[in-house]
Amino acid sequence: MSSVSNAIARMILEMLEETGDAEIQRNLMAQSLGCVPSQINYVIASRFPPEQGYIVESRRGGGGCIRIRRVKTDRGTAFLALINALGPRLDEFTLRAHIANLFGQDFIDEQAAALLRAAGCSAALRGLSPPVGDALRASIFKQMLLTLSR
Amino acid sequence: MSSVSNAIARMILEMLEETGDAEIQRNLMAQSLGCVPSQINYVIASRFPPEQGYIVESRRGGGGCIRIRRVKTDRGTAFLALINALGPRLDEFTLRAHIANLFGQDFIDEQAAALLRAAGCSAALRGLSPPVGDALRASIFKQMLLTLSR
DNA sequence: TGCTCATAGGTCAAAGATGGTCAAAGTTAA
DNA sequence: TTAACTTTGACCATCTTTGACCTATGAGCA
Repeated sequence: MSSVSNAIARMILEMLEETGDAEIQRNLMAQSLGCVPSQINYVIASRFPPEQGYIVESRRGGGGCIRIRRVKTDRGTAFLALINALGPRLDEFTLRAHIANLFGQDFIDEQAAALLRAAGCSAALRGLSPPVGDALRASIFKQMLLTLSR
Repeated sequence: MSSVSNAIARMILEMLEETGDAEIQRNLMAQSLGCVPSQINYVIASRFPPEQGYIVESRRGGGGCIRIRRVKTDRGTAFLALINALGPRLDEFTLRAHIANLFGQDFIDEQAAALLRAAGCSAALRGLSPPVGDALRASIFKQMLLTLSR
């Protein structure tokens, strides 16, 4: 039951625990473990997904590397819950109430609140009939919440 | 993760932080780092581009040199200037370019960039004909920029 | 003053070095 | 047996390094 993938995952987890982030060179790691380089990608994709709060960045070319971090977030679940609770339409008043709520619970800072309000304000969505505007406001808000959840 | 290019970039950044501008002699620097002179140009082009606010001047011939500076524009002014420069319509690709520019010049942080992208992404504005979607994207972006300028 | 040349820096494309994707083949667990 | 998970490898995208060739500037000399 000790597959190569498990070994890779363990190595990454150890690095994460030690220093808070794991920076690896794909080819080197693959060589030292005797597997193909793309298996590293497989492990990262299957065991360190963004849904679990992992952030993966990489650089190609000479001196390239892969960096894995983890961001702690219970906020993420709150955002996702709100997205699911939202209907297909959203008026500006209700939007502002949601934003105030998120701000009050410290899930977003002042700037994020201001941006969310600006994107959904009537001035930004001017010229649309109420039903269309409300649908779009809901759509935009959800998209932005999704971004914040990651 | 320690390529020659990284070393060059680090040297230039240090000089910038110390004195506000970096003045280098291409051949000398290349020799001291054991690389070809044109690699200096590569690093300058790829890591100190004008989109990120860097100004590069040079003089050839005897006593020639390369000088790199960074211009600091006032945030508020930059946002207002961009709002004025924007037309009535904005496609998603151009939007992303603008956001990348703002981020590159440190006018917005990663979260603000993500929110701006989310609000203007095609998923958020789905179901609209291209001209209407582009108009709305421009409108929303301007409204958010206005918020950021305050 | 005009040449001429040595001394800088500039450009660009090819070669090299990494990492990314995806689908097929192999394994394992229910 | 089947569905999910692993392992591989061929091919792709991006970043870095190198080198041949080009252009601009300053200094010295006729």
